[in-house]
Amino acid sequence: MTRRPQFDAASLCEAGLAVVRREGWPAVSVRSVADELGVSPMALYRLVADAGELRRRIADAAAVTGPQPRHDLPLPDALRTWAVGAHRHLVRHRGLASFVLVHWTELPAWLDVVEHLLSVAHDDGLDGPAAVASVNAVFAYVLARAQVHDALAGGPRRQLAPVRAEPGRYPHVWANRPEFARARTERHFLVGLAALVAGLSLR
Amino acid sequence: MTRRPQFDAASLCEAGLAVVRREGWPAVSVRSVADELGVSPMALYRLVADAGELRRRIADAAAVTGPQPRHDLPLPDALRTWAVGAHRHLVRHRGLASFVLVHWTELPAWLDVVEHLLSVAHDDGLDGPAAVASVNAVFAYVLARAQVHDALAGGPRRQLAPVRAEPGRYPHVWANRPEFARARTERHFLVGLAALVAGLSLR
DNA sequence: ACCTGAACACCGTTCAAGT
DNA sequence: ACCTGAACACCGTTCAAGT
Repeated sequence: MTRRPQFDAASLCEAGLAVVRREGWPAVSVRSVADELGVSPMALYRLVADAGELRRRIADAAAVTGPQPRHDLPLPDALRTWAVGAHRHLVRHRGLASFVLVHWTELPAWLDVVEHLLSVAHDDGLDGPAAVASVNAVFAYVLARAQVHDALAGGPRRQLAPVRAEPGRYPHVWANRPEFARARTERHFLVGLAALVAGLSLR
Repeated sequence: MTRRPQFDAASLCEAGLAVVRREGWPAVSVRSVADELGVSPMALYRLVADAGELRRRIADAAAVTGPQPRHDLPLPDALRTWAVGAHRHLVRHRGLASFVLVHWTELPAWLDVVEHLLSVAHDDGLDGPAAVASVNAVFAYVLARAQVHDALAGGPRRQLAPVRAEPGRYPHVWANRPEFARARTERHFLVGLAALVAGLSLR
């Protein structure tokens, strides 16, 4: 009497990503994903060794549904285009960027992204340490800005609370406080991205 | 019979930072900090409302012991010098960067750092959106690279495990694998930092 | 005023049992 | 082969009690 499994690796990741989109990355746990699948927590251990592997599988699945670097553009454009798309994709999965930046060296699909970025650099005549330095800088920058965006997700209620409580201590932040609103982070992301890519002096 | 407290806010933060340096940021909990102080977990609730506030207080204390932006340098040099010092300080507190990048808008001492960076920009003739964009970009970049450094702390054992398991899937990463070693991250951090600051075209 | 200890709702995980 | 349920060691937190 061998029943077929109620769920496979793909539905496990789907369930996990559903939890992320609805409640954010910190809500991902063995129990919450099991609930999403409608099984008991222990059933997940058929496919993963522990909670860490569960999280890695879900974070990796997010890379598969995200944008891949394009090979039909010159390196600076390929970097910028991927960066904008990846940023958009990451902020749809609140809190994910924080996990990915710490664990990308263990995540196959995120390593695919790095591989493709290096490949574009290679096709463009850039190689070795310079290529790795450039790709790593853009990769880290994108993940970092997604985290900042996540940080501003709490709404203006408790945002910059210390500054609103004590404006005199932070005169420049206070004077520029509209610039720290969440709506401006996309623009600042693009300004910094343009600066970074330009500064890398590719071609 | 009013005893004086066994510990104050300063010793609470000291104990917390001791835990971070010894075991890393994820080890910080109400119970681990209470153990470090030699009191029961509930004793901490005299000074903090909950575990979130405890973590914010400890993360904030780390900014106080770290470098402050210098006002005696031109803006590009001030940014670079602060970035290098902050990066060094962050990697001594494994895992801290990840928390700070998500919570800096609620951390008074980290907001002081942003305030000082904006102040240097102002003294240098840069102001408004351009100043905020530049400061935020450098801030996010430094925190991101510290996280990457933290990510490589596990030793080469499980580093890039998917690449070592399947080299043919990642030809460019494989060919450049020495560049992904932890020892190279400091150099790549500096390359990206120089590019970012140069690209911001300050002055 | 300050601290402790028991208790409860979570979490990850082991293990024995069920089909 | 696949899944469940009880149980245990954690964590944050409430509450009543102790000095």
